This record gives sequence, C-alpha cells and structure tokens, in this order.
Amino acid sequence: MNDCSNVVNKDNNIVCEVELIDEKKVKAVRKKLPQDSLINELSETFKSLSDFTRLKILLSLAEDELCVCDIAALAGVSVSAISHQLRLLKNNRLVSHRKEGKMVYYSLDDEHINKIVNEATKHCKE
Amino acid sequence: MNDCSNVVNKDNNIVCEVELIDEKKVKAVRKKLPQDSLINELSETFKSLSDFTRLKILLSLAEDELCVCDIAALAGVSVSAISHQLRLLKNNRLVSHRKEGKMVYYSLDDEHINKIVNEATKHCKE
DNA sequence: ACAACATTTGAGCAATCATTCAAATGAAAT
DNA sequence: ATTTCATTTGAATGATTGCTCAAATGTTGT
Repeated sequence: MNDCSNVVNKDNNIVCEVELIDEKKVKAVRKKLPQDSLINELSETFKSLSDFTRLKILLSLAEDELCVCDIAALAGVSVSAISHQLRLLKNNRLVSHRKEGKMVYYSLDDEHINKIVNEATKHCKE
Repeated sequence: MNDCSNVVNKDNNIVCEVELIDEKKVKAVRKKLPQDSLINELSETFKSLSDFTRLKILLSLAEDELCVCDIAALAGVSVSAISHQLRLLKNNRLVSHRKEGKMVYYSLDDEHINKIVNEATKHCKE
C-alpha cells in the first residue's frame, strides 16, 4: 500500500519505513517539526534542568550571585560535586562566572531559564 | 565565625554545614527557594523533555494525535522503543491515549508543554 | 618560601537509562 | 479456530551520569 521512503534517523542510519498507518498525516506532521539539530539543542537544555542538584543551583542563582561553597551549602552536596555540575552548566551557557581573588562567583546567564522554570511550575501545579 | 546549622539534604541525611562564606546571603536565598518536593517534580518534568526521542514524540503530538507506529516512523526508532518511552510519558502525565480497535492513539495531555518548549527554543536561538 | 584556603580536575564506582530482542496480549479479519 | 496485526512487556546490555575521593591549581596572607 505504501511506498518505501528512505529516511535518515538521528544516528545517520538509513531507515526504510514501510509501516505507516496514516502516511498523509505523518508527512504533514514531519513538515512542521523543527530540525533535528534544534531538537537536539532543546533536549540538551532540558537535560541541564533535569537533575535535582543542578536545578537547585539554578534556582539559587536566580535569586543572587553566589560563590561555589555557598552554592554547595544551599544544595546540600559537596563542593566538588557542585564544581562538576557548575562546569556542565557553564559549558551549556546557563551560568557565567566572575573571579574575585580566590573566590569564584556564579550567576544566571539567561533570564529565559526563569521563564522556562515558571512554565514548568504551572504544569506541576496543574 | 559561623554556627553549625543542621540541614536535611535530598537524601534525608543530616548535613552539618559549617563552611559558609556569606551566611546572611545564603539564608536569604534559601528562604526564597521552592520546596524540595516541587524542585523534584520540576526536575522530573524536565527529565521527560531531556531525551531526543521523547522530545520528538512530544513535538509530534503537539501537531496531531498519532498512533504508535506513526510516532515510531516520525522519530526514526523501533515501535518497541517508542512504546517504552510512551509509557514513561504517560506515567508522567505528559501524554494521554485513546484506544480504537487494535490501534492506540496518543496525544498531548497538557498545553503547558508547548509553552515550556517555546521558551526553551528562545533560549537556544539566543 | 610557606601555609591556608577556594576551587578545579581526573579516575573510579554505583546507579540510572535508552534501546534491542523475543515473547506476550488483545483485537480484527479470514 | 487460526492468522494477522498493533501494541505492550520483561530481561538483557551498553552507555551515560552524579557523586566521592585524592590530588592539583591558583590566590592570599604571613
């Protein structure tokens, strides 16, 4: 019934999809989907927000600029663990930092984060 | 300099935090943070959005109601893999389903998801 | 130069996760 | 009844992840 249209999946493998139920609908939806590269960026952003410790770091930094060991105290985990997570957040451009002698002060890099979290809060509270 | 104020971390262990740099600031920030239970719910929500395949499922369902094998075709992974992910999304109340004979049609359960993704898109596009 | 301190880093480990495979379920068609 | 088909399920596996520990950096104060 349906032709075999070859498609490239996320691992760049050629996939032959013969098993479509509603080919027309599928094609219409596919046309509206964002590019894979954007979906990938989006999922990476959400991954940054998906860990309890990281989210608490970001919520804390949304209130005030903080040094590493104060963040650790707020999050209730070791300084080393926090430092690892801060590096991840820094690489994903969610936080920025400022050095002052021995101290390093971190802050939120993007106000969008607040908006994203606020929308998610609405969802959680239904 | 600082007193030892005992605090309960996310694993319910008592943690003694003596190593504060700016105790006043830390206390002020802590007062403003959401409850751990909410932070946990939020991180779970973001975890649902943090995987490429799951996000593509949700973006597809934002466009139209779809059956399992059409979702699989759109996402470029096996029907079995999709079914596992759909169960996860169903458990987290992000999608709902409707049976029609052999077929099962899935759809988005909450429009907040769209708003969250839209905000995140702004962040990614800077 | 040395000690103290804030932070970073890398290796290692247990836990979690996304997918695959094979088998099971359940509904329609012959 | 039996076959076919859409979907679900459970076990297994390789990959990723968040943390700990020990050691390294780099800065300040003596």
